[in-house]
Amino acid sequence: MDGAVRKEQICDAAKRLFAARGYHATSVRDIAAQLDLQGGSLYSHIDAKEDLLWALVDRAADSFISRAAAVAARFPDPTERLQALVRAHVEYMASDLDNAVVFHHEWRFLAPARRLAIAHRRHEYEDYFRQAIHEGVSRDVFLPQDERFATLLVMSLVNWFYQWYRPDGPLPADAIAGRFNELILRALGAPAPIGKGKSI
Amino acid sequence: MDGAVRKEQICDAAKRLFAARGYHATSVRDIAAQLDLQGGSLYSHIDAKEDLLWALVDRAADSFISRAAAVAARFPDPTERLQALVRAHVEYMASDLDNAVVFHHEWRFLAPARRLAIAHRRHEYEDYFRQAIHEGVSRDVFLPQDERFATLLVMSLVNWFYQWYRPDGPLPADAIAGRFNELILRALGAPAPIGKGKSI
DNA sequence: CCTACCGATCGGTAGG
DNA sequence: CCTACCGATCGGTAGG
Repeated sequence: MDGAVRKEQICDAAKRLFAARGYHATSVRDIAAQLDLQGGSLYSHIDAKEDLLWALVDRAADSFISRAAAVAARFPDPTERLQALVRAHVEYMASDLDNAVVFHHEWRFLAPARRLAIAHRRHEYEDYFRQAIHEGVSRDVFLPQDERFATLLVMSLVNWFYQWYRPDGPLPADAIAGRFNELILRALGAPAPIGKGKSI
Repeated sequence: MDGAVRKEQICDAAKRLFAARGYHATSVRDIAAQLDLQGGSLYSHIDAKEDLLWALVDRAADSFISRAAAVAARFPDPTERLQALVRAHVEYMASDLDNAVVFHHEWRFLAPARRLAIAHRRHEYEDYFRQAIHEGVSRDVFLPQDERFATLLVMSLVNWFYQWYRPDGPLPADAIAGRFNELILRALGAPAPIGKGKSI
């Protein structure tokens, strides 16, 4: 079996356990047991337990940012861009909920340098939302009473998603994103996209 | 020194450390050290480390629910009630941010029976918000496209608060609650409370 | 409330 | 990848 494949299996097991129990309540032996290995055997594939957490958090940050960058490049219109950002966020979270949970809950257990790097990436990611909202305000398509709180509303809505979303729930992720966008556009004082046909 | 006082000091130390590092990354010796005690000495005041977590989470749940009950009793009008619920939530979180952080981040490390009890209390608490919104919809003062998502928006906004709020930030908690309420009423399709003077 | 300790488990390593 | 182990630390207890 390929070494890279094995490493991916280890990351997957760590992801499940970190999401379910948290980083500190998961031992390397717990992770190894998921692959029918002894605890020490993991260390032919990894250097430290924290590297597994880093791999997961780093990957989530990459996914969020690269999707946002693609959306920003594709949609010049602020309304369409904001809606697509929300949709991309929700759909990524839904597609890899465990990774999203680890990203939001466990990143603070990274060593300081890595924690700082994630804080910066998180800020960079939020900038895509801030920027879309700011442009909408500049063009008078969004009329929030407070631009900063408008951004906070959007981030609260999409970030809290992982707390209640269940894959076997009644609504698929894209329908949830649609509902989110209706609420967001209303809160922003934008015309609701009723009768516009399928939204982005 | 009174035993109850000492126990409160232990809870306070646990609260700070659980909020900063998380439950599993905090040892009983860490807590004891905050009070210049030896690790074992804590056990003249407590029976188990988990009891400290329970005390904090239980107290937060009580605070949320008792404040919501008082608000519900005081404000029959759904709009006023919803605004007051938001305000009470934000002000409690701001007044004891560490406890709010422990409540949201660490409750899942409780043993199953206690975890279940908290899940029920959480649901009971959200019912105050759901009910206020439902009554507003019944009376046509709220016109959301989806009542369930309207509630989700409110809960997302107020629950995510602890993630970014800093006591030394530019806005006091009651001003933040005011901004939240403006956004919420807009998202609900209610008339914005502009020119109504001080809101609740 | 301290000293001294319990058995269990932790992340990680050596040697094969 | 396993066996066997390292020192450190965990939550908790006994006895004073």
